[in-house]
This record gives sequence, C-alpha cells and structure tokens, in this order.
Amino acid sequence: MDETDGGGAAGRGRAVLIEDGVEFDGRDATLLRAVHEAGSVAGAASELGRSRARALSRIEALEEAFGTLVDRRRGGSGGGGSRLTDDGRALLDRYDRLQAVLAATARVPETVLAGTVKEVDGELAVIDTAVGTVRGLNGETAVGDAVQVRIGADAVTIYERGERVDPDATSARNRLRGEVVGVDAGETVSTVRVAVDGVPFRVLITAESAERLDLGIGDEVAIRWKATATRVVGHATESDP
Amino acid sequence: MDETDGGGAAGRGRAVLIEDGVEFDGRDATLLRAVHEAGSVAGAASELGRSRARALSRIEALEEAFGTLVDRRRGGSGGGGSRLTDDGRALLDRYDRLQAVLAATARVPETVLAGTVKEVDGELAVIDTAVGTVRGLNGETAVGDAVQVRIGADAVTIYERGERVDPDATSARNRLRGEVVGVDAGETVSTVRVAVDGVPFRVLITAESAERLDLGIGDEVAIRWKATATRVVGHATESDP
DNA sequence: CGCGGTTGTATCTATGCCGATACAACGACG
DNA sequence: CGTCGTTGTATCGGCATAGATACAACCGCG
Repeated sequence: MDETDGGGAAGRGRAVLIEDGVEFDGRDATLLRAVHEAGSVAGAASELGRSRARALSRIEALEEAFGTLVDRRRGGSGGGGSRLTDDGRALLDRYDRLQAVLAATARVPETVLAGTVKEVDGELAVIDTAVGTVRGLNGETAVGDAVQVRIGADAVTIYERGERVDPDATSARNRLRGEVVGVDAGETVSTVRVAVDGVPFRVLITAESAERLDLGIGDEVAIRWKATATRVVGHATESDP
Repeated sequence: MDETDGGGAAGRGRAVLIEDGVEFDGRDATLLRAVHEAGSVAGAASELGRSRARALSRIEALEEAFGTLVDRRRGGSGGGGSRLTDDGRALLDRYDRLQAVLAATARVPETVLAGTVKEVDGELAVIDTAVGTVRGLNGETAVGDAVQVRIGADAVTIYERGERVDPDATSARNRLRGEVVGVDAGETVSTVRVAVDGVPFRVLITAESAERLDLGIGDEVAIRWKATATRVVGHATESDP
C-alpha cells in the first residue's frame, strides 16, 4: 500500500543543505525545531535526549557556515534562552520544503524502459526502446550506451483518442497509444496502468481527471509526457561480465 | 551558476532504499558498482581504499535484507571472484534512477508563497496567498495554519494571453496572469521570471517553448500549474515566540 | 544580594564504525 | 599436487562522534 512500485524496497530521499562543506541535515532540522519550541538550547537538548554541550557546539559549527541561526542570550529572567533568528527560520523552512518535495518525489511510481542511446543533443537524448523512440534528459550517457529510461507517473498525461492536444505541445514531448489494463482509484489521485505494446506504463491522474475520462479496462487511450520529466540513466552493467 | 535559487545554500537530495530496517545508500551503491567493475570484492575494496573484510560483511548485511546481491565464489581460476546477481543489478539500477531523480528535483528552482490554509479536502488544500487562492497537496497542515506554498519551476507552464487552454485542464489547476520581468536563456531550458502582483514566479521552459513564445521583458503572460505539483508545507514557526 | 536557569567551555568516557591484520578454506589450472 | 588469488572469519586498534560531567560566566528578578 505504501509501496511505490515493483521495486520491492521502499525508496526515500533525504534533504541536505550544503554551505562551505558543512551539511545541514534532518538531525539539524529537528534540533532547530526543538530550540524554537523549547525556547532554549538546553531545553531542546533534554527534550531530544541529546547532549546539551554537543547541541551547542553543533549550532556553532552550523553558524560558522550558514550565518547566525540562533539568538542565544544568557542571564536574565529564566536564566536566559535562545530563539531562532530570521535566517534560522528561513533555513529551516527551506529544508522543510526540500524534504517535502524529495519525499513526494521518492513516492511517485515510475515506469522504466530499457533502451539504447540513439542521439544526444546537449542535455536532451533520443532513446530507442521497445515502444519506439523517446526523448529524455540525459545524464552522462553517450550514443550507443544501454540505458534505462525513467518516467515519473505524475508527469504523464492521459487523454482519449481524438481529443485535441494542448497548444503548448512541442516536439520535445513523447506520445504513445495504449490500452488501459488497470485502474487503482484513490481518494485524490488514481494510478492507471496503460499497456503500450505490452509494456505497462504507470500514470497518476487526479480524481477530477479520472471522473472526466471515466476510464475502464480495455479502453484505448493515448498518453503524453514531457521530455524534461524523463530521465535517462546509465545502466549499472554496461561493460564486461 | 550552480545555485538553484535565492536560498543561498546548495540543496541536495540523497537516495536511500530501505528494507527490513537496512538502508542501501550511496556508499553501498558505489561498492556494488566497484564489485561489478573489478569482478571481485577484494579488488573493489582495494580500488575504493576500503577494508575488504568490512566490504564483505557489509554485503552480507545487505543481503540479509535485500536478498542475494552478489554471486561470490572462492577457489578456481584466478582464485575465484564475485559478480552481481540479477537482483543486485536491479537494485543498483533502481538506486541510480532514484538518485538521478532526486538530484534533478533538488536542482529545480522554486517559488515560495506565504499563506494561510483556507480549506482542506483530503490531500488537497486551498491556500490564501498574496496572489489569490491556490491549490496544493497538503502535508500535515490544518485550516488556519500559516504555511508556505512551494511551486516547482518545472511544473509551471507559461502561455500568452488569449491562447487556448489545453483540454485536460481541470479545476485542480492554478492560473495566474503576470508580467515577464526576466529571462535567463539556457542551452536546453530557460528560466523565466514572471511577476504576479509583484510576486516573482520562476518558470522553467524548454528551448523550443522559449522560441515559440519569444518572450521579452514586459510581456503580459499567463502561467498555469497543476495542484499536484504544489506542496503545502507547514511553517517552522507557528506557535509562541 | 543571592537565586535560578541558561549560555559558554573544557574534559573524560562510551560507543560504533572502519581499517588493518592474520589465518583457514577453497578450487581451477598448470 | 602445489600455486595463487579469492572468499570466509575472527580479532585488534584507531578515529570520529556523541553523551556525561563539571565549572565558570551571565543577568533579570524577587
């Protein structure tokens, strides 16, 4: 249910912000969040079950690279305390955005095509696959290489045959015709499986699109996706056996 | 040049495959790749400057969770050797795909809107922002929360006013009108900055679309993006100061 | 003026991971 | 039948990180 595809293992993404070689990761994010909630580094450390001295030195190390993140003051009412600076909040917000997007990306089902590079034009590559030639963004592959073409299910649009194509369609898009072989209706999004020459494509559509298209198994449909949402990844095993 | 946006620090994503609590990360991927290239675990370890015994025990630990990954045999011509199994190659391929997609995602410029949650319907949320109400995928936020709305520049489509909208448009899309305030032409993709009520949106378009639209600063355009490509992320600082 | 809880700072210790090393088992090949 | 380079397996030591502890400095407040 929580699985993304037939890959078996669960795939995840972890966000990292890097500045001057210092990495701001999830552990740092929870630390800053705890400081914000507790109002002090000491309180945050004890809340997290971490060493206060370590937490403090970690914050100092981060600040050396990212600038002032925590406004710390000692003495005064309550003995002092610490609050996030505007920069600290901004950094934390940015981390949260990145982490949210990466987590969402890692969850997206994918369809994978095996192919060979036919042509490379800058970042764009043309790949020969079982369903014809497709275009995608290249990643360090050269003409003739055996590659895998990765298409995110959220980038694919499904439409019924005869339907007019949108005006911003460019030659950099991929189009194929196929047959619906499965519909997994969800609350807000549905996963549709479309077979193209026997190759199953996963397509993510919104509930509204699902209602509009009213897809059923056996329906003939066309699918379309942007080349920029297609990644060409070199095969792990190219050379000698 | 390599920067993604005004966030300052470089954002990255690291892929991880998880099974039974065991994490397959980039270090493991390079190990498997080296084993494939060297034809032996010993050769791979020395190539990477890592301990052979550690590499071996790491592979065993991985195999306990992911299944047989490396076909190891001792004795024989050359003293033996190791090769990746089909499962091993498949796992490595999957890791490479995920890493490629996450890296690409982390590079995408973003536009961020501050807003408050107006309505939540399942996974979809309606947010009040400076440019009006927008829809996006919710992530653990509730009505009334102060949130940040994150829109990936690659998900935004730009089109000239009066142009017909595509047929798969649903009410789950967001539309706005604005003015072009900057064009950063690239080789295969260009980054366009569109101001909507003074709020700058970053839009990524292909070179072909750039040519077709022939955008110049001051042009009045409309932008559109799918709600499913919009993430609603809770603000770090909601509660007391 | 002392109290209290926090920030600074230094140091010791535990822990876990990794490299290094050593040695046995293995089996095709000359 | 010995050689050779590999896979198994066990153990030791180093190193980096984090927790634990201790103590000084700070300062609003009662």
